[in-house]
Amino acid sequence: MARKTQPRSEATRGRILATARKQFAAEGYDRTTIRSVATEAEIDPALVMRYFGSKDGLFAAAANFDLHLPDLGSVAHEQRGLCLALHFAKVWGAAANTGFNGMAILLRTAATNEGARQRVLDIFESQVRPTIATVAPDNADARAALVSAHIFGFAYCRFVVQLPEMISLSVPTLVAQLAASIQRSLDDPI
Amino acid sequence: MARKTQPRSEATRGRILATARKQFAAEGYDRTTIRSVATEAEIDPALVMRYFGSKDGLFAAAANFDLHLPDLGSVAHEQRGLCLALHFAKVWGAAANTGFNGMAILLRTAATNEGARQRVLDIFESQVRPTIATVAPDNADARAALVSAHIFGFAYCRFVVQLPEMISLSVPTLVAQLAASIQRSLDDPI
DNA sequence: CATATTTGTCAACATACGTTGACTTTATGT
DNA sequence: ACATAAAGTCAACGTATGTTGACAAATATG
Repeated sequence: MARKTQPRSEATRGRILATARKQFAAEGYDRTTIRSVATEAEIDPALVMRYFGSKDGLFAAAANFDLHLPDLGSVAHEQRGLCLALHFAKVWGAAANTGFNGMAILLRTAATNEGARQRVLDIFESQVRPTIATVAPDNADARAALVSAHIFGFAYCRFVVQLPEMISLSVPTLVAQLAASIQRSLDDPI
Repeated sequence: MARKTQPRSEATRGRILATARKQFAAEGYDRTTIRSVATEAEIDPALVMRYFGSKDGLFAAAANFDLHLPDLGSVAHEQRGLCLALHFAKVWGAAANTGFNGMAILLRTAATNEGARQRVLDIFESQVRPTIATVAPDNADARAALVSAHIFGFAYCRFVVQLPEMISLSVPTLVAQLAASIQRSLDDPI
């Protein structure tokens, strides 16, 4: 028979995962420790091991999410850059409220952890490249890489370096600039 | 009286510094250890302390370099994006030979180390912003941040993620794409 | 109520790190 | 050749980390 409510452990597991995501995004892989997560989640370090097996297991769970990229096939050619820019602006805005910033997790951890880097490569192959391929006139692989570079560059300056000049850009300005860069990478001859 | 040759210590110090730069660029701050640098440089860990005081001192020396940005004032308006793109393509190409990739050091260490992040902010303020300010029609600060985002984005995909689709771009293609992105950020209304 | 399962805690392990101070070797100056 | 300073080595410290296994508390089940 099915359970009426989730087992108590699910709440704890969720709290550990949320704390881990917060710390991975803010501190990267090495400086996020099983102990620091356990302390902030107010449980014992051994519990983290029980729920996620190892630190790598915890990271795998923390980095397992979807970009939810929009379907560009149903968007007018000249609006696709804007569509992608709006999408990321929305996600990044939500991150400020929910405390879950997947992009920051990837940027920070991929810089020093091989598994995290592979995760980024995997996300590119399985999510970014197919999305761009459906609408790229040619050189789909190269265009997907160029679009990724734009998104990573903006995110790196905002979330990692926290460049004041980038953070203080208004959302419409950021969207317009990112959209124009992406659109050019989709349209221009290569 | 002046020395005829450098003291022996300068050779050792240089070898330590070169090894540290290589490891900081490849592994980031935390995974580059005094011991790993000492092992690769074939000396004792205590010597690193003697020459650089601490790990932070070693990093400060490793991250102390100049971008050697070109003077954009003497470049035609519509060639400035290309000029910057060519400059970074040259530097990055040289990095493959000399083993010193300052951009990779900054990208990897700033992701997890506060001192490194401050170093990036400092380089932006003292080198990037003034260079852009001399030629930006308006919104110089914002344009400098946008140009930085382009450069960081390309570099992050190439050196950190090592995205095959980005690495396999021909140098002329990479230059053309980076140049177009930068030029647009310099010219377009904000 | 008694028992079994789930959930959580505690103490310890092996290992790796930055750093230190005493020591030894090598080169220099007279 | 001998004293002195520079260059390099060695062993140890305190601390932090991932991980483990034994144990205690809480909850569900008969």
